[in-house]
Amino acid sequence: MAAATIKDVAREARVSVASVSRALNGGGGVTAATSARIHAAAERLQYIPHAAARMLITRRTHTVGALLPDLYGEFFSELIRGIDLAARARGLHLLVSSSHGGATEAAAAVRSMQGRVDGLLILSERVDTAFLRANLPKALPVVLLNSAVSGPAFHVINIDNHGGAVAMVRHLLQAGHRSVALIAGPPGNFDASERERGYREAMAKYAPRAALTVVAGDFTEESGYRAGQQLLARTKRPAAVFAANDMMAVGCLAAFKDAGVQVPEDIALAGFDDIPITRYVTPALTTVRVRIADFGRLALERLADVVERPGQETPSADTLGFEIVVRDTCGGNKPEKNS
Amino acid sequence: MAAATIKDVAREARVSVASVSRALNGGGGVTAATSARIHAAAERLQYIPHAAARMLITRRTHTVGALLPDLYGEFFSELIRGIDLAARARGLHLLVSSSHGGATEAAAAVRSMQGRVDGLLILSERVDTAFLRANLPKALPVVLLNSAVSGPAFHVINIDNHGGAVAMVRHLLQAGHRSVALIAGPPGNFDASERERGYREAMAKYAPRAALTVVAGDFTEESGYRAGQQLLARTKRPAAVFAANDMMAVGCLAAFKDAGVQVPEDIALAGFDDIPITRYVTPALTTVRVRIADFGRLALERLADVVERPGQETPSADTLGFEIVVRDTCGGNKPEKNS
DNA sequence: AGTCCGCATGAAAACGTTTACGTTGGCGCC
DNA sequence: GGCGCCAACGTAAACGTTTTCATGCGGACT
Repeated sequence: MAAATIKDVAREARVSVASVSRALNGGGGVTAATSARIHAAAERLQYIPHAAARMLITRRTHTVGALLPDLYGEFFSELIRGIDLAARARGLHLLVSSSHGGATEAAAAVRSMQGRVDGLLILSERVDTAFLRANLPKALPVVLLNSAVSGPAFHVINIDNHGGAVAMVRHLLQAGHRSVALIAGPPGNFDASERERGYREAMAKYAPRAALTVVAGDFTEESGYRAGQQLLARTKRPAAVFAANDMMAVGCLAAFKDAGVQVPEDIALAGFDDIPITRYVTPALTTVRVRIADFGRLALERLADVVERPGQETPSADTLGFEIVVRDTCGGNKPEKNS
Repeated sequence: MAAATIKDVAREARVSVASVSRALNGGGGVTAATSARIHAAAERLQYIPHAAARMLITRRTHTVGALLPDLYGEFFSELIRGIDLAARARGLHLLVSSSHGGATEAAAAVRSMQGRVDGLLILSERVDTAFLRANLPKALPVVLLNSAVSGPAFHVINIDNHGGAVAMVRHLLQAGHRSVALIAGPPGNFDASERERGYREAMAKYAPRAALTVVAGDFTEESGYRAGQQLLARTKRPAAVFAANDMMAVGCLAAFKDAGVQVPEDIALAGFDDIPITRYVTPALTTVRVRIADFGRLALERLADVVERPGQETPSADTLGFEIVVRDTCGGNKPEKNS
């Protein structure tokens, strides 16, 4: 037996399909008696409305899509967790789609989500204003995460990369470290460049005569390890190292350990993100905490708002707060807050 | 302007909608010339077929759903990553739904996925045969992950909990440790009980006179920490500890460290799962590796197979292989393999 | 040269809903 | 007691596809 349709319920309850729809969807216009009869019939037949049919006529899918670059690593798993939590709280389904290498692939992903979602959460480096205009039906609500796109055209939610970097560098300097080196993120990456900007700004402000040291990295643990080796090879070792993300800091820590360099006695170290791993390495890593799950939750809630009253509100750009969490890889002890 | 429909394309190309459908879906029966004209028109109008309409008539959604208990922790993030990878490779969309506390909630989740998915991946303790029969339209393909449900009614893919536990306990014993204690998982949990069964069996076989020591845990880090304390408080400390999962092993390690007990010199330790964190704790954790991402990939591929030819194949029960990965928390050095 | 066949194309039904609109009936009011 | 009104309910259109079936046409075969 195929799944029961609304017609079956109507026949069973001896009413028309319209009444069934009304009774089940709550909008009045049905006697309590008939409504009860209809509900009973629906129950008996195990009736479940066909989602596709409803989408077609309603133009609402009750689903949001999330376009992510990759699902690897704790950052994204936390992010998606936050999104999922908020989505369920709102009664929305979540369609995920990850790993969009090139722009072509991303475009295909966007297109294939067409009509399956009420809105889109996008976190991707490849995506700029031009891309969005070209591939998005402009009616589709979108919220951009951590995106360089700033114009008033789209909703954007960013991590406070700049502020976090400034605060961390300042913290390291105030803890007594003379010089701070940066392990940078991948060139072209928005978060990476913002963090580097923060580093440079903080150095200029709080340690104007100290030398700037920047070694390359790409957010991976391996690149952090290599960067650590490079830093040790220098004639003048920095007193402290600020890695643009935690994974690189972890790699760097391993390089120091392998070289017999003590952290934090010989050299201080700090990261960015506060992924769970930071608590488990020894010594535990000082880092900039961004509440990743909250980040996802916030993004979804903004998107849901936009979906509910379309086009009303003017695009907003929010920035998420951060916290400096002091653990064991740096000298100081002074926790600092900012939101 | 609303999104272009197939009718718009038909008008633009001066053909009927039927021809447009044929040309775009490849089914043949269209002249090369008209097909080109249609494609050109579609391109010009930025035509994207409406997913819901297509689902309605086709009864295929090209989407699979994943029901997970929670998205927290590295196990699930790896799992979902594997699923997503395989789904994209197959051209399928992925609808995730997590955290189904009670059976009622799980039932609601299943029902709400009705008609939005072609098949379901389910990983949940609450779900047993009766539940499935009651809430699933029996036409819907399902693959159960790590489920106690064994009957020939459903497809099941399991981690080799039992085999992994046996191998690890054997390894610890053969490395020279006289006694092995177990930190158990939550009562009622399938994985936990299978691992415990493996522990008991291996102890009976390879160390028949050694005492069995089992302390309670619930798979969380905190419970591992408490279990570690309990073990140290005993008059007879075990020579080695086998935690039923990695997070508890990590917690236990912290308890030992806080008590000044050296690992592995004073006591050996091993976990289960091989989540990424195990590599970063010091000393690095010996554990049973299950390739979680592969687990997800495998599950999705089996589901996709079932979806493609419905009802044909008889339900299968697969078991995923494992590896003992020897790191620094146990004495021995002998890597061991099994698949 | 007439018939038939195959192929490109079009018309229309179907999928399962929601919803605008029309119809019925009962009831109050004058 | 007739008139109109409102609430309850039914009818049918619409959403955008795919697919079956009918139609026409040209060419090959007899």
